[in-house]
Amino acid sequence: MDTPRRQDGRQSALAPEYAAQPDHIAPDSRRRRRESHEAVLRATKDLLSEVGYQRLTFEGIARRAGVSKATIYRWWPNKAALVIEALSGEVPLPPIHETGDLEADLRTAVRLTIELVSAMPTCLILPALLADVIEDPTGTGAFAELIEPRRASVVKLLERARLEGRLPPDTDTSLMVDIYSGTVVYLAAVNRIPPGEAVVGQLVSLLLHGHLPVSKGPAPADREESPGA
Amino acid sequence: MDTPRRQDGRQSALAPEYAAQPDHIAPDSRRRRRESHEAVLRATKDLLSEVGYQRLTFEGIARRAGVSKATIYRWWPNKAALVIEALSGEVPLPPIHETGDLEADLRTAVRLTIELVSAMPTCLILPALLADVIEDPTGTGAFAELIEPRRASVVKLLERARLEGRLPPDTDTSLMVDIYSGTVVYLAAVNRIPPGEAVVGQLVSLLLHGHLPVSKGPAPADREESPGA
DNA sequence: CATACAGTACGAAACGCACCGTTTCGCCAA
DNA sequence: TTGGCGAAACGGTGCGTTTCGTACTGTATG
Repeated sequence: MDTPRRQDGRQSALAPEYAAQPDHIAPDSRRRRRESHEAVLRATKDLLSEVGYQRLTFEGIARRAGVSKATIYRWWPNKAALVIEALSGEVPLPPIHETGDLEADLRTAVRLTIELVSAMPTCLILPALLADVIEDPTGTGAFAELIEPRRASVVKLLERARLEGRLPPDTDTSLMVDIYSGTVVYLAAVNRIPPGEAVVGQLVSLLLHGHLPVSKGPAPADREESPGA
Repeated sequence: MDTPRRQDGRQSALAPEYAAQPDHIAPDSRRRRRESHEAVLRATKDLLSEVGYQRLTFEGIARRAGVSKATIYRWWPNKAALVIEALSGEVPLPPIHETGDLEADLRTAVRLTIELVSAMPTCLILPALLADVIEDPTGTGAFAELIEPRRASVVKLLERARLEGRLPPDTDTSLMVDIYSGTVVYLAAVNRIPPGEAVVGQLVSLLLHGHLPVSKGPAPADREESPGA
């Protein structure tokens, strides 16, 4: 507009970032896409925490980012894909570095899931996002790209434990992950607040020891009431 | 329209139905609401299975039901409330009649949850519905009315078992319900198909015996692949 | 080395369409 | 008389697409 952006050295500064993106159409298709790309992701993240997923709008993002609506449509097929890209940049989540202590590692995994679920505004975005992805399978791949790495790393961890005899040999490690993931997502959605440390302990206890005691200790404000209430 | 419904005896026939509804404005407020009410619920259910929750629209329902849009807005505050009412009529679900066999009863409970989840078209409606309810707490009450009775009856069942020593005395029975509910909802959403009998067995096995074996037997086409895939 | 020429992403703006949620207006039955 | 009803229209918002002129790019050319 009034402050025309400089154009020297842009190319080299942005190149690596483009390479890290889940190419929607092409890695850095043809030419540059300059800072519009960042502005869109930035606006998406901001608006996501301001108005939530449902009220998030391409038009709103375009306005906020100071970008043409057409530009957004050019690079992202739909809202879900855009949000997933924004989210995956937001939650760095290195692969779990195992301590060898199965219980501690699993606890970490559960915490990471909780962190992912609560990464954004209220924890309500995941059901909405999930619903969108389900409806339009176009985004399924991107969604998988977001959760699958985490999933896989935990399954690997559990599989190793199983093969080493630290878990019963016939354990369904894959379902283990689904159980704590599903529970975490469900509790977060229904209680409108992600589960706390107590639930982490309870889930791990159930999965590893088959024991599901009520949360002992000071009860950190989670699970006071059940979903329906 | 061309086949005007009879109206004799309607009042008495419908009265109990109204009483069972989560009065949005009033049970059978002031005057009658006649068959428009049924037509709307009918159209809602039909369209729900045809186009799913997201593409379900007040205008579409009005068209299909041969009813004025204003009439729908008069009686239901939003889409979620309407869908919840339509759903709760659809899944009769008597309270579980206990057999005394805890394992069998819990198995039944899990199956009922699966049935609820798959009651409608593809199993995708629950995340979308959940997201809507979360966003607009207006419908929270109605939603609770849909799931809470089931939840409560299972908790009661589990509590009885716990007090009778058939479960460890410190068991968190409430979380037990959340765990299988969450897992079922999550698997259904992510796999795009409700879990099958194998998962029922696995969940019950985990919750009651602390044992989570891979599904034995012919493996009825569920859980072949994991969510992310 | 400088200049001209595609090629193409970009912003702005507008398009028709669908649905939103509300309001107005007769009509008709209680 | 009252009030729910269907029909129809309201302004508003977002969709997804298209058109346009501009700005910048990499490459070809003098």
